[in-house]
Amino acid sequence: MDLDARRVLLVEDDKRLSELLVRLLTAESYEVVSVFDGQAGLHHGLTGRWDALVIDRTLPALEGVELVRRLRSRGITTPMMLLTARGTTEDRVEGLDSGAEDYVVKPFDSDELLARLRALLRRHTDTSPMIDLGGRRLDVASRRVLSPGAEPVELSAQECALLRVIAANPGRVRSREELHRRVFQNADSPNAVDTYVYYLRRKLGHGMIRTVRGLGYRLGPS
Amino acid sequence: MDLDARRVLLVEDDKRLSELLVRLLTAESYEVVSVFDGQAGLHHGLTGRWDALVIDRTLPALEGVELVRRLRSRGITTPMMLLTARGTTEDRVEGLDSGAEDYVVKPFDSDELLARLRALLRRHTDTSPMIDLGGRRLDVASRRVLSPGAEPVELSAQECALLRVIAANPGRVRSREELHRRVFQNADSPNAVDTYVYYLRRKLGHGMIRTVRGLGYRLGPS
DNA sequence: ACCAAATCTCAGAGCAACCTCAGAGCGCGG
DNA sequence: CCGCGCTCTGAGGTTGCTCTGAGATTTGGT
Repeated sequence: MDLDARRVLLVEDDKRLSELLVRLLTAESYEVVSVFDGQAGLHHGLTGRWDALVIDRTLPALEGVELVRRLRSRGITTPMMLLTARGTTEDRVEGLDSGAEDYVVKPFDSDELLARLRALLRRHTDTSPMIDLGGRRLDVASRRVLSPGAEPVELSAQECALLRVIAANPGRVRSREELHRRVFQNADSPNAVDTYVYYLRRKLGHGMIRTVRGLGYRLGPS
Repeated sequence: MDLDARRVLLVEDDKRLSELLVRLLTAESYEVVSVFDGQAGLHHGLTGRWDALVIDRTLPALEGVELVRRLRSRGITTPMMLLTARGTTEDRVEGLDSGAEDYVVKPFDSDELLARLRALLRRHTDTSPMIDLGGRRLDVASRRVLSPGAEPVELSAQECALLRVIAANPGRVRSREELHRRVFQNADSPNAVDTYVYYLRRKLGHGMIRTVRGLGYRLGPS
């Protein structure tokens, strides 16, 4: 399997159309995962790592527009494309206002869809938010830490959120209380911060996050 | 009007909530100026003198998160607090990543908001950015001594506290008794001061703290 | 030079802060 | 229903900080 492949999440309940799209995208050497309802789309969108989402507008369990809205409201910045049978101006406006980058009306031309997808990916990678970690970079959108000449490291949602806060101001010490309040608001145990620092260190090595005893953590080493 | 009052800029478009907050803050003897959209917030934030900003997240003219971001990008370091109806982890992370110090979810408890505001102001004013050591600098917040062209030296809590007192007035001699009283309150042995001077010299070299026999210690060669 | 007082040096006990990790709970997909 | 990954909990084990005390070294006075 191509490690460099673009990962596309397809949310489409029409099995025939879904299969067609999977074949089309796979032939263009995208790596496609296909789910069939809005809830599954929400879960994968929140937890998986994606370069783009292709979402049908009419879906069981959770509407396409609503799915886009919820993903956006949870901070997901991955580019999303809506597919729809309806094509009125109002539909388009509503679809795009929900946060989708593009809007394709069925029946669509395969080449056009592929072109739009390429445009989406191109636009996005230009503006992909990267946080500097001193030598390495945190790609918040795909929740990966990229090191020159090494495999990317994938982070869970909480790991990423914690690292984001710590990395926001390199050198500044963040107290456990602050980190807990910002990232683990609905956790009871203040130990959650410690545990996730431990997870991050296990994945990224011990030089990345340094402890300042009695105060908190900061981004190392400098 | 109290000249010592803390000046707070409130940016909140909901007139009822705004008035409530103004009353709440004024009762705590803050000096409050209230504006009702993001553009006005931007203007006042850039031109006025403030001890803290309290900003609603959903605002006409300019979003709260974007307002924070723009103020930060123009070099405004005043502590800022975001108010929001939404409360997911991703929201919080986004809000705080924009540069806000704290994030309060509506509906909020008045006392909690006041407590957080106090914490904000305390933190900000306590953060004495850097103490001059004559060539080097002591960063109290991260407990490090920074030297031009050298690795930072990390200090323990007591080491930092001791150096802070000695460095407060360069050249002035501090007696063991004073240092012991201010830093080693609950230590029985008066030797603790000597020991920590020894630790500091071991980390920072012997030129930094000088002994004045019979009197105490003072900073630097001078 | 010699002595006594002041100061320095450092090993180690005690302890709180911190790290580590197994596992329970949960939501989801197979 | 089971397995899987993510999240959070709680219980040790470990580390590093703090302070003590005692011997070594320096200082200033005679």
